[in-house]
Amino acid sequence: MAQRYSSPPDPHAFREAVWDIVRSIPPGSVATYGQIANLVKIPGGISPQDYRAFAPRWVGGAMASCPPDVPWQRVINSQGKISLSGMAGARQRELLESEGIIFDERERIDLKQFAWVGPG
DNA sequence: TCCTTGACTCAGA
DNA sequence: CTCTGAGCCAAGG
Repeated sequence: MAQRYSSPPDPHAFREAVWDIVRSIPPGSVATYGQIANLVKIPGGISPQDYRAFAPRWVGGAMASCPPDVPWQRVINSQGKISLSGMAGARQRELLESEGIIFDERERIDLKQFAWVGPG
């Protein structure tokens, strides 16, 4: 639902940065919330430690409401699994499979094989 | 007003 | 590999 946890110093800028990174994930690859968070520049006024603890959830919050041109389906959790439930989760799996992503019998993606290597 | 519930990750066992 | 609990905060019942 509308859980915001603690918000980043500049929520707007943070979301923009997150969307920008997600847009650069190529089809057939996936990235974790933590990976995205790690690519966003740490906002001023927050310790790297706190950032690491909460940024992944901020990323989730950013994904909860993103522009139509953002491939939100390519963002999953650190376990290689979809964090959505119900129809949204089924939808995400459909989209990923249509890109060639393979799911485990445990509904899990092999990150060794499909994880995005980053912008570089 | 209290309790539950989240687009999360990490360290332990 | 799987299962717990901690860290944090806000909306809804």
